[in-house]
Amino acid sequence: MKRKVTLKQIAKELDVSVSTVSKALRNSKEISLDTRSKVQAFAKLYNYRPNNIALSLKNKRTKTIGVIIPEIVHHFFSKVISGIEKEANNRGYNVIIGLSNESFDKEVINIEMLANGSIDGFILSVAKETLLLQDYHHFYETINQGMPIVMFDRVVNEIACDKVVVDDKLGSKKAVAKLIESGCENIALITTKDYVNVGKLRTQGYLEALEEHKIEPKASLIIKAEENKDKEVEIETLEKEISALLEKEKAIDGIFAVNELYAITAMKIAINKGYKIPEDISIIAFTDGVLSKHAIPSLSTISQHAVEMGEKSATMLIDKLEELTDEEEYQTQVINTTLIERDTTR
Amino acid sequence: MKRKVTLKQIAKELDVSVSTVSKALRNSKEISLDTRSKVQAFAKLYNYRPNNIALSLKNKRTKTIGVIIPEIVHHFFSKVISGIEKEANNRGYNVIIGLSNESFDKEVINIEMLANGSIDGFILSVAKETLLLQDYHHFYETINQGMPIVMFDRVVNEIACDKVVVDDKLGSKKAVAKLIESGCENIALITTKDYVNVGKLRTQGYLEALEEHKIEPKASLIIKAEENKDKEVEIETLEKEISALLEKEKAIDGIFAVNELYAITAMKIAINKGYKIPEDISIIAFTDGVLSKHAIPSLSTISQHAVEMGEKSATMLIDKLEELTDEEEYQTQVINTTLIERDTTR
DNA sequence: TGGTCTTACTCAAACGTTTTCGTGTTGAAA
DNA sequence: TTTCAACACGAAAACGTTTGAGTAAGACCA
Repeated sequence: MKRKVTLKQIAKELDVSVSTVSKALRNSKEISLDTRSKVQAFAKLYNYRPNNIALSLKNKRTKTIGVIIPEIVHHFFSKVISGIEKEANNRGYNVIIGLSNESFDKEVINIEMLANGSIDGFILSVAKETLLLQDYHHFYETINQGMPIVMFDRVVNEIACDKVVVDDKLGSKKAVAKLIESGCENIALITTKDYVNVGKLRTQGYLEALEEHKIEPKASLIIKAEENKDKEVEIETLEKEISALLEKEKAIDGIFAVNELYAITAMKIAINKGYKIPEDISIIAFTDGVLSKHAIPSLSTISQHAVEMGEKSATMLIDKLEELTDEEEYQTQVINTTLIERDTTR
Repeated sequence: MKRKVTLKQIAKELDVSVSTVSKALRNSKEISLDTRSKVQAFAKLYNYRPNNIALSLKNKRTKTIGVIIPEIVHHFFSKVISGIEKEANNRGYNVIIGLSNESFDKEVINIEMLANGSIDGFILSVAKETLLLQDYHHFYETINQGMPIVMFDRVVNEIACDKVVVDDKLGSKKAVAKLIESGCENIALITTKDYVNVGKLRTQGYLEALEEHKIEPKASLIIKAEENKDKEVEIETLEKEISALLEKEKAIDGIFAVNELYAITAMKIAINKGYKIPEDISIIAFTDGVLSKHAIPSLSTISQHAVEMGEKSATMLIDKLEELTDEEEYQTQVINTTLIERDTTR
């Protein structure tokens, strides 16, 4: 087992100084051609690679970015990561991942763990618990230490940093408009409680679309699902609510759900009750993932372009790190949504 | 903006030496109680945290592990990562991610990028292209430099390192046995070409199960799908093959597919052709993911316990790093599979 | 008074780099 | 012969930390 070779070892072996070796390897004209080629040959032979840690310490930059997300077993987040990774790699950066599991404490710990020199900046999506507690001290501290943050999707408006978001309201509006234009008149909405920001915005989009088409919104057509750590329980509860809704509101001919799973759940129940999709009821979901694509029938969705979000986030962060953008100037990039028409719409 | 405070700054401020500060913070009895409390108070006030990079350089360990996987937008891999992350975090390690995108070159680049001091060891699942080329020099070099590797799922047998695998053969056998025992007599197999190791093993399990139940395997019931970078194309081609198969082999009453997507595809076609699931045809898929769980009807699957794989991999790697296990001794852990019966089996 | 012990510190090296500033040796121009 | 630039290299500092060795001052004992 041959351990990694260092400048010092090469220097000793070739009977020159460390500085000479370093300069020779960087092809400095300070060093004679003769020595240069000797050193380079030796380095190649022993497969010399500069030690990243030493470089990081010297340069005060790690060329690594930290990503903190609520969960990774999640189509949207893993797509965002793949976008981040792609852009980061292109620009010579590594990506280090921390999972908050939607927990405030884990988010804080992860940030503190990484903020002590391990990384140059953060890309993150805020945990639900943090949004609920509204305790953002860890973000402020990080930014105060001069470490840039880019927030994506779940952002905190009051924090001064770069942000990448999707236009949730407009996306929902597009979806509901599509339903209306294809003939739906009684459109149910399956959303989350209002404290989840994206749920709230998507609900607003729904309402605006109705308004623009002169349709009176009916509170009885709206289900606000209670989120639960235990997804099984959450979905079971929701199933009962949807079932009751379909029993009571026979006129429903369209459903807009704020995520795939809610949409699939609704579709399952509707099919069980004998409705034909999309003839009797059309369905659109926010968030495009594997579930929608491969459901039977396949779900029409609003795509959030997660990969693009990741790429944009990485671009913004790295631009800031490399001082290509003004340090004190923060932007919010809005990523477009796209309606993907599949088999649950007419 | 107050930058991170260092030992040197504290020392200067308090007019003592750097070593005194360092020792005071670690509560060394070498330092007077008086000085200790003064230093500690100051450090707390200025929120001093030791610089990880400097520590890494000094200690020659980064407390970070590198994970290289073929893709991240993939239920199985993201679950494994969540397992790795959980265990790693519990033991004070960070996780840095590299994606190979199934490409040999990207795998090599990622490994080289991380092997130069950024991490203490690797957990990885080999890219398909690497398996095809059978070029493993990058693994050998890494191991040779004294950096431990744990391979999971897609492993290379000839390389001496720790491994974590699922018993693909046994898992398939369980699935096919279940189909036979519930009355299926003509079971189709949808698998991949043999060069994909897991595809091959799962095919073997299918054959063994048939043999043990005295059923003559028929080559005409087996589809070996050609993998394609473009999943759309791959699935379209497969659809045609499955369609043709169902037309030709009317007796088929069971289908075993080596992954979710193949199973879902087969189910879609069967339903379209008017078969009732599971009454006319039972279906089981290898790999348990969201698709299976939320398909309509929900798919019976063989679960691979991905989170457990991740945890085990991390445990093995960290144990080796912390010299809790013999450096020269390598184990292969086999993770059990479980049959999850849902609505596509009787 | 001289010696030893304890206390409470400081020094310096080390981890692996890069880079600035010196410095000794040539060779050539004046 | 002197002067000076060019050349080729080395020494040392710096990044932030830890730690063994060294040291000054005072206390204690004989």
